[in-house]
Amino acid sequence: MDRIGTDESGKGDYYGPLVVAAVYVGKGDDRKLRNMGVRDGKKLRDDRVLSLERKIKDGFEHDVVRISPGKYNALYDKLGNLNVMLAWAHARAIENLLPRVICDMVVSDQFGDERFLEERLMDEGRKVRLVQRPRAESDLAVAAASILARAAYLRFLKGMRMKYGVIFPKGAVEVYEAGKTFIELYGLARLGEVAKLHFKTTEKIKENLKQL
DNA sequence: GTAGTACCTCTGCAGGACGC
DNA sequence: GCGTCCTGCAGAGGTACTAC
Repeated sequence: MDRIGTDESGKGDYYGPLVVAAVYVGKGDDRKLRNMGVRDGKKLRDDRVLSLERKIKDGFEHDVVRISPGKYNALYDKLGNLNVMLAWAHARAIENLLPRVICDMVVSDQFGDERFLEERLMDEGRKVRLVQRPRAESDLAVAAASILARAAYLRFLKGMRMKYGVIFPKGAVEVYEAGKTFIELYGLARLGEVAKLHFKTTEKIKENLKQL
């Protein structure tokens, strides 16, 4: 069955962007994806993710929405809710992809209330059937999207490392040292350029600085 | 307010497959 | 047989939302 799969990356990471990807998978494409070795991007090593990214981009219609940390913090202040922001980003990726494909079904991960995304799409006049479910990565269309999102996240993180000369760890553990280094180099006011400020991690980094 | 459940990330460990 | 790689699972860190 043809469908669009969507997934996000960077949601649980303190540093770096939030990325949402959408991939269109047509009838009979599942076998192609399976043969390529596509599965949940979270379960693949970084180098494998980057090699699969090229194959997916070459073989399938897709769209990737990147929300930089600065834009992320501004949107979070405005929307006040991570799930609303996620819905906005998923809808954006779907909207960008729909003009290029003929498809009325979208499969995505469960995040909050599915009405968030449905309402966003209806606002744009899109008539698609939305299927939101836990562990949606078991669907190959969602798995392909998770790989594109993950690859875009990794590239963005690499770009930040080149720009600021600081190695930003993934996840939300062991991020304090990088935060301390960044603030020493660029100041606390610019932390929002590289990190998601609403994480409790921000307060912990500030507390660590006070103790020094 | 708290517990449960959904998502994300990471590391570490164990078991199987594969090549030398 | 041994070393390497892949895969799956568990646990710990983060987030939000819902139900009680």
